Formats: sequence, C-alpha cells, structure tokens
Amino acid sequence: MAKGVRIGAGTLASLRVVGEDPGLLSDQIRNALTDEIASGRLPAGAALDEQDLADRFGASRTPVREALRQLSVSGLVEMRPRRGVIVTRLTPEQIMDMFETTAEIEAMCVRLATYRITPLERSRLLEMHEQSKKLVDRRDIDGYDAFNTRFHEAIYLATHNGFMAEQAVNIRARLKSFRRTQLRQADRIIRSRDEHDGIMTAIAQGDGEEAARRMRAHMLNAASALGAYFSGLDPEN
Amino acid sequence: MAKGVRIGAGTLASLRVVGEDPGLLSDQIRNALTDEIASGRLPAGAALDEQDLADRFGASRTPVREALRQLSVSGLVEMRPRRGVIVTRLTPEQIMDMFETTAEIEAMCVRLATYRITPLERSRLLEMHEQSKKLVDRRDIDGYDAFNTRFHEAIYLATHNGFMAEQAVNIRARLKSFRRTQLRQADRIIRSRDEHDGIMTAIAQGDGEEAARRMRAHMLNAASALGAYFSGLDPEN
DNA sequence: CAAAATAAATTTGTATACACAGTTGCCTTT
DNA sequence: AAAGGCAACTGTGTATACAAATTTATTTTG
Repeated sequence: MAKGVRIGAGTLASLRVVGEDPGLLSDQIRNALTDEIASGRLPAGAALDEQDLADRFGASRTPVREALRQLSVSGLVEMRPRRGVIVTRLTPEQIMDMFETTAEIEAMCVRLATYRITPLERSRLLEMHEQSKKLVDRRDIDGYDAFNTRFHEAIYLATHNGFMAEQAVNIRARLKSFRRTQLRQADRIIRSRDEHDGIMTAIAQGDGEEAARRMRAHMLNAASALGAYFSGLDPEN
Repeated sequence: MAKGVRIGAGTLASLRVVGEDPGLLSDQIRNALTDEIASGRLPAGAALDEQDLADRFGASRTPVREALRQLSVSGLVEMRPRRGVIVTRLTPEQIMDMFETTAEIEAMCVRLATYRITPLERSRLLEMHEQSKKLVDRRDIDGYDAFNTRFHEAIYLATHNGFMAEQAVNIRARLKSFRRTQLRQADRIIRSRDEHDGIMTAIAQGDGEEAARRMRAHMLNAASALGAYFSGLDPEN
C-alpha cells in the first residue's frame, strides 16, 4: 500500500486539551481540509467530491467521509444528503452574526481574564504587546497576524476557564479566512495595536468592564474594517 | 435487509435553521445517541462498541462510525484512536467551567435581547412566563423543565443573532443531563421562577445590564443547586 | 506464586463492493 | 424549437472484507 501523503498538524492544536492523533487517516484528512477551508484555498461553495478527495490523499472514501462529517459539525462544510458536500457558504448576515458573537465572547473573556489573570500571565501578555510594536513599525502583516492570534489566545487562557477558552478558539478559527484580509487595510494594523494598548491599560487597572468595552470595540472595528470586503453591509456595527 | 429500528427526531431541532434528514442512517444513529447521552441513559465513561451499536440499530459499522465521529466534535464522546469510543467523562472542574460559560453566554444573550426584542416577542415571552406559574403551583417539574428550555430559547432568538442563538442552544444541550436533576431540589423550582420574574422586569425596563446580571445569577444559582448533587459522588454517573 | 512473555481473540481503521438516489443528456412529442 | 420524458451515468450511502493494533487469555520462567 503506497501512502505518499504527509499532512501537517491542525491549526489550533495549541489550545486543545487532548492532542489529535496524527496517525489516523481520517484525522489527517480532517486537519488538512480544515486548513484548506480556513485559509480560503477551498473557497465557499466548492464541491467536495469524495472520490476526488480520496484520490488526492491517497486514501479510500471511508476516512474521507468520516472527516467530512466531522467538518459538517464544525460548520465548515454543508452536507446535503445524497447530493454531496460543499464548503459552507455564509450569507453576509451570518458573517455579521458571527463577528458580533465573537466580539461579545472576546469581551466576556477579557472581563473574566482581568479579574483572574496571574501576575506572571499579565507580565507575559504585556511583553508580547510591547514586542508587537516592532511588527507594526516594519509593517509585518503576517507577523502581526500571528502575534494577534497569540495575544488573544493568551487572554482566553487567562480566564482560567478551559471550556470558555476552547469556545473562543473555535469561533476564532472559523473566522480566520475573513480576518486574513482585514489587516491589509491601510492603517488598520496601527489602530489595532493602539486598541490593544487600551485593553492592556484596562487590564492593568483591574477594570474588567472597561477592558470588555474596549475589546468589544476592538473586535467590531476589525469587523467593519473588513466591511469593504463584502458589498452592502451596514457600516454602523 | 430488515431495518426494524425507528428513531425519534433530534432534541434541539426547533432552532436549527436547516432540518436534519431523518432518512440517513448515520443521522438517525447520531440523533439517537445524542439523546441517550444527553438524557443520561448512556452514562459518562460508557464504552461504545461499534459492532454492538451497529447490531442495536440494525445497521453496519459504517454509519455508526460516522455518527460517533460527529459526536466527538460535539464533545459528547471521546475517541481514543484504536482504543474505542467512550461517553465523555467530565471532571468536576470541566463541569464548573461549562456552567460558568453558560451563565456568561446566557447573560450576554439576555443583554442583547433586551435591546433588540420586538414587542411581539416580549409579549410572547411574558405570556410564557405568566403561564409557568401554574406549573410551579402544581409542582410539575417535567413541565417546568420543558417550559424553562423554551423560555431560554425564546431569549436566544430575541438576540436576533442566529449564530449566537445556535451557540447558546448547543451549550445548553450539552448540559442537559446535569440540569435534569437540578430542579428536583426542594424549592429550586419556585426560586427559579422568581429569578425569571426579575429578569423579565429588567427586560421590560429596557435595562440590559441588569437583565444580564440577573441572568448570570440565575444560572449560577441553578449550577450551585446542582453543585451539592455531584460534589459527593464521583464514581459512575 | 507472581511476573514476564507469548499466543489467541477482539476490536478498530481502512479498503472495496454494491445498490439506489440524483443528475445529465439525448430523444421523443407537440 | 421548446418542453417533457426516458435512459445512461455519476456519485452518495451502506454493507462487507481484510489488515493491523489492542486487549485478554494462556503459558512460561524466575
């Protein structure tokens, strides 16, 4: 049996409590597809032919189907019984809803985190934030994007609520493909860091409500910076 | 081939935007297992033998495996590669985390709902709340439990954010087996309705923050009413 | 007699086979 | 020529088959 396919680890493995087993073909395929959908390489609406995928991964349809069914629970793909699977196509309204939910959940996380963060965690978070200045100065968008994810995930962890952190990571992962283009907006990266700064200040002062307000605004700013990406979205939120 | 198994619809189909196809064996099995796990008929830690399940549902292992993989994404079961599937066993800490997250998410929902609920929706919600008095008076625990779910789901819907509502429903579904016993606590059902009353008042006054505070307290009360229940026992179930 | 080693028996993971629903395209009919 | 219908085809859904790994039972050994 020739199996010539080597597949990278999952994107959000960092926060998962139990690591995925990379050995299972179904899991490899699921991780690979998750990545391709989140990155946009597999665009919304793309048909996912089981045999095609099986061939592509050098496997049979069985593990492909198992992977697809898992992705359908995550919401990344849509299964139409006996009519095939497609990458989930979201309406602008659904995307808006997701961004709003993310904003609220992140606000909720940072509020709790403000009250529970340990000195060590706060120190590390501040360190990360300080270093991000360099990335902004040299307009390193990819670098800042990577930092941004780590920054937000550090806040999730500071809630000291593993379940909440997992929820936040999952939603964030699902919005990845939209966030991608958002930072390329002219000076968005600069304002993003300024907003982070305000959040850090509120955390330092132990004002969870203020941190939450700032985080909510931060997320909604990011969303509306993306607004140009879709046509005809209402700009107020 | 004989297929003598008739399986009921999913428990939370009411809020799903697209209805599941009951025709697919994998889906039937998934729904049935979801129900059995949520209801506690399949206790935490129970081993889910693929062949056993296949026999029980009069199917082959293929649709059983597909169902199990979906359940693993929902978090209801745990897949240990090559070592079988078990009903997820949660630590007390994980359960606490889930209850806290639920409390925060419900609070978030009711805050948004307060600002967005339509007069019609508010009227219907109030109607439901009024009628729940009868259930309390005659100590109809099952009836109140059913009402309670509808009450909370009505609030989710009043957020006018489909994604957020879906998140809330999913978490609620996952905690179902724990909520079950909670209402049997002496006068919990009475206090529950009193707390609903406070929430309704805050909504009526358009005070979202107050509604959120009351909802958070309401959920945490319910959790701690349950806390006594499982603090003493850890082995099976 | 206990513990390690080994063999048998389950059980999982994947591949293949097959039936049938859904789609496509050609042909008939008006 | 457009609409409808029929046939062939494609692709999904499920069953069965087989290989590899884990668990259980048995035997061997100190």
